[in-house]
Amino acid sequence: MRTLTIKAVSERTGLSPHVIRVWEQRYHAVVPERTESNRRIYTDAEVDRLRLLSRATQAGHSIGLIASLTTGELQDIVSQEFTPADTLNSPPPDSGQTAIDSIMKAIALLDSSTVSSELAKAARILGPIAFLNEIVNPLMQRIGDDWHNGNLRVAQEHLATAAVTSFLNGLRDSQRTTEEAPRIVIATPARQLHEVGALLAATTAAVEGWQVIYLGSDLPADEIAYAATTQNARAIALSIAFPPDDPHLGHELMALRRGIGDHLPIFVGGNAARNYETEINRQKGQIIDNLQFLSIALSEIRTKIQP
Amino acid sequence: MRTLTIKAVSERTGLSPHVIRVWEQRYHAVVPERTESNRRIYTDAEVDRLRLLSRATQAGHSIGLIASLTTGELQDIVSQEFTPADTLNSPPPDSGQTAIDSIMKAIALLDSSTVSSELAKAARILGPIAFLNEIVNPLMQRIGDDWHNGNLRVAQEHLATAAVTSFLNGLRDSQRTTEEAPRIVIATPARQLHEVGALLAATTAAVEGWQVIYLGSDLPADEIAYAATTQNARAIALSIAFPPDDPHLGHELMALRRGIGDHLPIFVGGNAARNYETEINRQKGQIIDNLQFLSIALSEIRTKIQP
DNA sequence: AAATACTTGACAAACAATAGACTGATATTG
DNA sequence: CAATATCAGTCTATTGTTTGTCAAGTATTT
Repeated sequence: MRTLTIKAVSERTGLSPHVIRVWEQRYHAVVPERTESNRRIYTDAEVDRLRLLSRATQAGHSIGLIASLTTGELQDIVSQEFTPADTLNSPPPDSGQTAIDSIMKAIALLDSSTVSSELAKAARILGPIAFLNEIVNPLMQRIGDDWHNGNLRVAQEHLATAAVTSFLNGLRDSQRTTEEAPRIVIATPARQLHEVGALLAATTAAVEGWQVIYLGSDLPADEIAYAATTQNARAIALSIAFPPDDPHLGHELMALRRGIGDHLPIFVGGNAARNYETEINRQKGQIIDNLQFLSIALSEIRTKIQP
Repeated sequence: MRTLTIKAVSERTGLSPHVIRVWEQRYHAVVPERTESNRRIYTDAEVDRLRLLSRATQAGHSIGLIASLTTGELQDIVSQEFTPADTLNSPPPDSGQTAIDSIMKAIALLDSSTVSSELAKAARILGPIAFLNEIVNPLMQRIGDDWHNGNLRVAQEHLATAAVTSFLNGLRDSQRTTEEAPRIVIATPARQLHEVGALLAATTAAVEGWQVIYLGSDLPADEIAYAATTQNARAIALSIAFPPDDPHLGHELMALRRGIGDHLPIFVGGNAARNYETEINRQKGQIIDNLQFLSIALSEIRTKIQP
């Protein structure tokens, strides 16, 4: 992995290519190797260092002073400023075990700090999108299954949910968006209490660069509509997880559609979404079986509107 | 790490750069090092000292008299000023009020990113303990009031709760604890769905250096007991916020006490805690009216056990 | 041909430093 | 009681520094 161009590094660090070059020229912050034709090529370690520098400067440390510090010292600074959850002493890598297995083990032991640090590690390694799809989603599935089978105590399920919720909140908040980014309202309809699905959708949308207006769980349709219209949202996403047969849900969807006009797309995901297929179709909602579909749908809307 | 600029210090302390300089010039309150080009650069310790000075002057101490005190003496002053008795009598000074006002404004606009950034700013200026007492607690109170009065829409209340929840989760996770720190189990009893109180307690405990085993809301007593006993917890904290007359709660408390033995302290806080005073007393629980009382109670346990 | 990169030099905005004056409170004192 | 002194914070003016951005011209990649 020593083939990253400056553009890729820029996208990964949030720094403009300009700034990356100037930091190199003025402070020797990161001095990458060059190709024969003199182009900069970066390693992952260098990207990490730039990310640390970027964060530290955002926290008010001046670049001219910190550029010469070692990467370890930078890590100290950044972990003091930001949530140290992702820089905590990483416990033994558990060779051979998958991330999910070791998370499940930590859940069984009610060891929430290991749960968070394992999540952070996985997120770091996989990047946010793969992390959501390959770790969080299957993990929540497995927790649900184990809970139904009686393999997991309520306390363990609660702790796991709390830890994952907290981590997803942090991940979502750490995504940076611009003022002009399109907005999406995300919630769980009235009587829907399980919010992890909505949180997954919120994080996905944030990763895609949307401004997320996250309203949590159990929200009446007219409130969702109010948020969407006043905020000029370009999309709405709902998560329906648990009761597979709520007779009110059709009415809620209808009220929502009535409140937002004909053209605002409504995405519906969650384990129980397929149970309400007819109601959703009637309101021109779109069922999302998979977070990747949400990503795709969102980026389509974005390119359609901003050509 | 000696790299903070005066602006960053200003943001962290709430003092204007002007004041910081003038305090240095006139009283040598904090004398930072300089760069080669004569710019001030601060350490975290100096920031802490300035924060203490700021709090002490807000409490009415004259800067000219306290500027020469040691940091330890300042700490004594500040912790004396902000004892529970004091904060009960005098509502939060306008330092907190303006922050709360601007947060409420952002909530009205459904602008969650401003809500989070204002929370972050306040937390940096006040430090975690004062932040919880003077911002988060009154803020949630006010949100609750406004919601009851109909001044706040459900969507706004939900968004605010989601933003605060997310922020508290992050704040809690960012507290460092050691492996040997005592553990506390925090949850909301069965049928208690509002978890903000529990989250406040969790954050407070984490700030006090405890290892928090946070189980979220709506947890049966035997599950709480299971977590407490298997994890060797030194305390349990419960939050009871909403139904002021749940007939089951007495049974839950009894089951909890039975499950954990006679000596493990149970703290009960939240808006509705006083409604269950007799049941709580019967199970040798202790009612906590105020986060500061929780801080005090926790540190007493700690010193008792580890002399 | 279009997109991406590289270097150099220049520039402007934001940020800091200093000195000194000003304002509005609170004491102090004749 | 009024005049004065002190204290604490604010403001201005001026100079200097830091930092991100831009432009122009050239080279490389796709």
